[in-house]
Amino acid sequence: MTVEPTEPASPAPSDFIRDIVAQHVAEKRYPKIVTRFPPEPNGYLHLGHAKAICIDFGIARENGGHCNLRMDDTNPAKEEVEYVESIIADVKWLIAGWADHCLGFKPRGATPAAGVVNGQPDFHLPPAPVGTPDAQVEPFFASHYFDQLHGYAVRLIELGKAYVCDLSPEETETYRGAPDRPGRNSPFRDRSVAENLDLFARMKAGEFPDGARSLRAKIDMAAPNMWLRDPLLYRIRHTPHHQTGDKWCIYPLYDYAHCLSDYLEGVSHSLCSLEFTDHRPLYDWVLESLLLPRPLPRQYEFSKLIPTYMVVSKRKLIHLINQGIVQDWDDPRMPTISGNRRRGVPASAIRKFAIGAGVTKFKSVTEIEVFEHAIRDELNTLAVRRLAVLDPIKLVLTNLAPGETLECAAVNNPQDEHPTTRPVQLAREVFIERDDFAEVPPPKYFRLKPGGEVRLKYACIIKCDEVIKDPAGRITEIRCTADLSTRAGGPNVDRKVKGTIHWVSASAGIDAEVRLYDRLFSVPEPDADGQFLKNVNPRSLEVVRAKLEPSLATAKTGEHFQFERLGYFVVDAKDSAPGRLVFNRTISLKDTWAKAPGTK
RNA sequence: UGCCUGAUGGUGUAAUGGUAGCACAGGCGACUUUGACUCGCCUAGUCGUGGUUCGAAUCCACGUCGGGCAGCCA
Repeated sequence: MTVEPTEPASPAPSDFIRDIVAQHVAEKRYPKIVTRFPPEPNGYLHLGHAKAICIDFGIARENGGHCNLRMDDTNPAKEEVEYVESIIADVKWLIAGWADHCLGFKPRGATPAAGVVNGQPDFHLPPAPVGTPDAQVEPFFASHYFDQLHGYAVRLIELGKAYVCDLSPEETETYRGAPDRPGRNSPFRDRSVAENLDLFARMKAGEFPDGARSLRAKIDMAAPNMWLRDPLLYRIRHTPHHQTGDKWCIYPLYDYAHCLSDYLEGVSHSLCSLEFTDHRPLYDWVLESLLLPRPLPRQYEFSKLIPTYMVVSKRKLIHLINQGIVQDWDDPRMPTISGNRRRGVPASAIRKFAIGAGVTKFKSVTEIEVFEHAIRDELNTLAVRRLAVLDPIKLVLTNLAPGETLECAAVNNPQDEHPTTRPVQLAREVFIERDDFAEVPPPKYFRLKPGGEVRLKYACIIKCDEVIKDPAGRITEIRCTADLSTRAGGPNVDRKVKGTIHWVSASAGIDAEVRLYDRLFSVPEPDADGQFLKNVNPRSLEVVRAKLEPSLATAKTGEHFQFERLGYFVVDAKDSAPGRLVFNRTISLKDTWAKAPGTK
């Protein structure tokens, strides 16, 4: 087994699919373990896809195989190039440093090559070698196999296993019967091979309008499995395709295209979610009917990842965008990969969450707390600490002279094996968090109160002498005395006080917009009643003007910060600019105080 | 009254005939220049009834309950 050095601690997962793969490896059933991740480019990838990606790529990397990224683009009416591009970017980002060496891309423009295997004609399209320059490769596309797929359809007709049907969509539905009632044979079921060939050629030539005819598999209209009741293989759609342009007006359906795409690419294990279980007999029927010479891929199903407090169906996500509830697919509140990236969630946290959810066939919901824990856990290691005040209130140290500054050493990340420090300047006037002062403190309040003491983090202990208010009674200034003997290196540095609070120099601190994101929905299962829009959290975004320590002026996109005692933050990749900084809160720190009775 | 599929603490998941474990959540405590992190302790589970067996979460039977399937979507 190959273990990626970037994640040495992750134990090798074990589950029913990996057990099957291990057995196939042991019996050398396939020349190589090949999986595939086959999204339809009709929306952005989300956390549900992340689980599939982790399984598909995970199993490939554990077995020295690869995983093909394939666009399942057989329905031109719903698909767009924008989605193709976002999918590529999101997959690359999610697997970077973990399984990028297993990412299967094909040579740009390549289509399955004809060959002969075991004396039989065959087509095969392996991936380009790892490390081929980006400009020379591209994902796999089902649409790049349309010629081969068409050829296989002709063969099916010749074998008497497919026929052209003239029934309308409505009639087809009626003829299909119901789950507990057998269907009826189409009156066109027994056409001759010659007539089917002719009609199929004319379908391809564009002689018939959309829906006028279809190509159907000849299986069994009385099958208890609905998907075996002569399912459609091809439908007529006079619609241009984002990859093939105007070349085709007949397009294959998923059940026909998917299994053959797997075969053409040499996929060994085709892993998908539970709703395709009923389709598996059809997947096998198509491949077995064609008498193909190479080992056939097999499909295995697992349950989807459904986190609480989210909706993940593309339809619902599009609705959130169209209703203006979120800005776009990459809004930091979206469960999309790109939304999570923009929010500051590291790819490693998404992987940890997705892998930790496990692989079973039990339909489950995973509590969002598991995801949040994974995010905090990763960020605790990755993020450098900085001081920032989100809701500033002025605090004056009356025993410091105006203009006087005292340099303090602030730790960058206490989790590092050898933590480094940076200087921060304590001044007579600083900002502290409004929450960190209480004129009438609740029980067990450790922070600043009249006559009380706290430590200013990395600086010294201060004592509150006076509270200044405006005529309306609102606190405008807190006046304190600093005990300089408690600074680092001072004689009383070890003096303990219960509370430590963060601060930013009033004169040196910089301004920034900070976007405080929270869960998009306020209930665990937003769409339980089909009314997810009603369950949107009205406070999923709060924008504040914050004061930051000066070193943050050069913060770069992609850097993770912990604003001490507050949470984890990143520079917003879209709206931030030098001098006009915008930070996104990825997630708050755990706050056991907030849960204490009598607070907030 | 069809077919497929499943059921282990609140949630997710392990144990593949031999001590029901782990994680998250929750509770209590320790530590703390982050009420964070970390550490310790605690709460809490095999859907039911039979059967096989020295021994069953695991194998068998019958139930119960849940999820999926009738797109020319994927």
